[in-house]
Amino acid sequence: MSKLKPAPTLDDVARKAGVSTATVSRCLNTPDRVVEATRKRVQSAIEALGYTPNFAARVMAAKRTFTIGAIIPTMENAIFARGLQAFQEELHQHGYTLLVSSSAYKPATEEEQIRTLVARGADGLLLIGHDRAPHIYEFLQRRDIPALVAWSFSPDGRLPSIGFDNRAAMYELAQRVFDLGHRRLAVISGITHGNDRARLRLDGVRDAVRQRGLDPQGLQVIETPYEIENGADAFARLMSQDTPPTAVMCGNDVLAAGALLRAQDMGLKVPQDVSITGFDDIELARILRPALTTVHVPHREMGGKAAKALIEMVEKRAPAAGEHLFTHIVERQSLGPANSA
Amino acid sequence: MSKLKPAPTLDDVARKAGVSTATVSRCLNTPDRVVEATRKRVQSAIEALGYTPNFAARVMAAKRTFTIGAIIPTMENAIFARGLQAFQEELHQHGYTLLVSSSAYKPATEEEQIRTLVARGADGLLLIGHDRAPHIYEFLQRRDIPALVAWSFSPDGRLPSIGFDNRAAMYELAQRVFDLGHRRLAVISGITHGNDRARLRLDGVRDAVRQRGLDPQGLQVIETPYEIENGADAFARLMSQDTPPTAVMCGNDVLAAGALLRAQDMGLKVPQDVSITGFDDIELARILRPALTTVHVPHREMGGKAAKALIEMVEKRAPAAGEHLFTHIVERQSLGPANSA
DNA sequence: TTGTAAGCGTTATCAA
DNA sequence: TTGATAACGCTTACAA
Repeated sequence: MSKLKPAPTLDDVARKAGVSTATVSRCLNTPDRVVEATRKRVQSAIEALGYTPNFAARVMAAKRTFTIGAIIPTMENAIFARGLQAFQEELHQHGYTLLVSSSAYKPATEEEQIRTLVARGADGLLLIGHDRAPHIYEFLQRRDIPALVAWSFSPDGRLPSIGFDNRAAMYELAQRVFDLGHRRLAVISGITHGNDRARLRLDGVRDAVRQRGLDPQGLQVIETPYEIENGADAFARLMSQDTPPTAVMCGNDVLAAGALLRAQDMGLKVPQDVSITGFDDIELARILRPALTTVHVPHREMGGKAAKALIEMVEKRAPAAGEHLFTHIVERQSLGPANSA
Repeated sequence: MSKLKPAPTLDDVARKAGVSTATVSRCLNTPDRVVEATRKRVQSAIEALGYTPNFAARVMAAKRTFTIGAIIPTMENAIFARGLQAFQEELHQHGYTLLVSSSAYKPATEEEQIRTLVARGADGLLLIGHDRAPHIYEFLQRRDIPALVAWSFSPDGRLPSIGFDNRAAMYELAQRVFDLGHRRLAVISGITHGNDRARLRLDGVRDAVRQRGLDPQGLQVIETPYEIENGADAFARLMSQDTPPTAVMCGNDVLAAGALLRAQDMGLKVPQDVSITGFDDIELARILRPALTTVHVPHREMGGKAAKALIEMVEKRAPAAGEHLFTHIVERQSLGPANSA
């Protein structure tokens, strides 16, 4: 049996430096309340012992963790990674640590993760989108945990949000599609259940359809999880009909990439034979040929601002004002005029 | 001012159920040591109060966090996401929680993350690759923190590892390239500094070059961070020379995707004009046209086994035996015979 | 099967 | 400026 090597404690440091534990604690947390000489002595004791504060003990005593939790739908899609990166950088600047977990787009999993993070003492929570069971909001409220929603702005959500208007963004893109003469549109959407971003994007298309005096019932929609292959398969299904659409609007760039690549396989020229649009403007959108016409989302800006707002909520214990960020259409080559045939 | 609502404690539950705190604790941790009737009473008290155990307090008392930390190079690349998903699922099954952070491929950041995770009481650590400063290994050893390396198997690393032989895998693929008649190879590699996976893959190609009696000095290599666009740019540089390579081997699929897409832009037919290979076999590899010939890595198997091994290390306090996983070449269309021209 | 009570390593209040 | 000391909420011998 190897001997156990318990980590050195505040007490060890205090003894070695010939001071009380309170003084050591002060050296760590409010160094300006300790005289130079003492501080130095403590400092070297800390280094000699290789002391690191025990996180759990600190949390218990201070009732603060300096930890922010974030629950994202998936780690497998770069969309969230980028925004979260900015989020975490900003947190780090303010001395906070980020705890991430992913819900795999499952509401039940998300709820479990929320409880876990709260039990672990997260000082605040970042959530994606507004769609979740009311009792979760009540739980958060009862526990008095500051929480903020990102990726979807809504002035009247239960929680303040920093994000963009998914519906308006997609509406604008659909208008552009109509302007180019398209009339037979189809949508490859993400799963809308429990996902307001997906639902609102779809609603945006429907708004435009109605606005043009067309029948929203006539709009073909395939819902499928956000994976390249699913986009490809949905596209194939759409295009193998008697009167295929002239434009396929996709719920995000991943789905659109699948559609685009499958179009190649099917010998369809984009945008001559069919137009394809995406959403998010990830790296892939720029590199595909034809490059993807899509909606640019300010992921990094969103992450950074979300961090600032959440820290504000945590430290001031005040509800944050939400913030409406703007998206814009990036016109590239995958969207063209409708084939007049 | 709103009234503070402190979270209910074990004590609250005990009082409400008319038992001692010890009994409530047992209901939570060793339910079989409590009689049915009592357990039920406690259970409903817990529900009525909406009690959740305080993590920090539990950690302090039990000296276990049931938390495993993992530090990966990046969240922005799906390669790690998939393996980590399996890792986390397996951990979850055993009641452990995963704490992930990313180092952005920076050794200094990785070290900081390791210290943070240890301070937070991680029961064990998953690290990617073997390349790191010796004092980090010493720190881990002093603190007696079980740690395991994944994504790179090496029988004589400082830490046990579960992964594959990056060098042998790439060697095998290079041999296949040579078998197809290629003689002018080039490599688009990831940055090798501090990244043994990247370095070993490159070494694998060099081994094959030497084995064929060719001069390894003659092998053209571009090192660049793993991003689609970097792959594209490196490819363009490679192909705009007087005597361009007939085959470009890429350090991973992301780089290869960039190369492939740029080839299209340049009007080069793959594999007729130039062959391209990848590494990892991510989703994108299958969907690209031509589909990518690459090395399949058992990410999910690796994640699952790493979790099992690490839990074993944590619970038995015994060093785990590493495990050598196997990769295999997936032949698709991006690699063809050398153009005899 | 259940209860009592002693820690666990900090922070923070109050005195000195 | 520093030192005692009481929390913090839980687990776990040990006792009953």
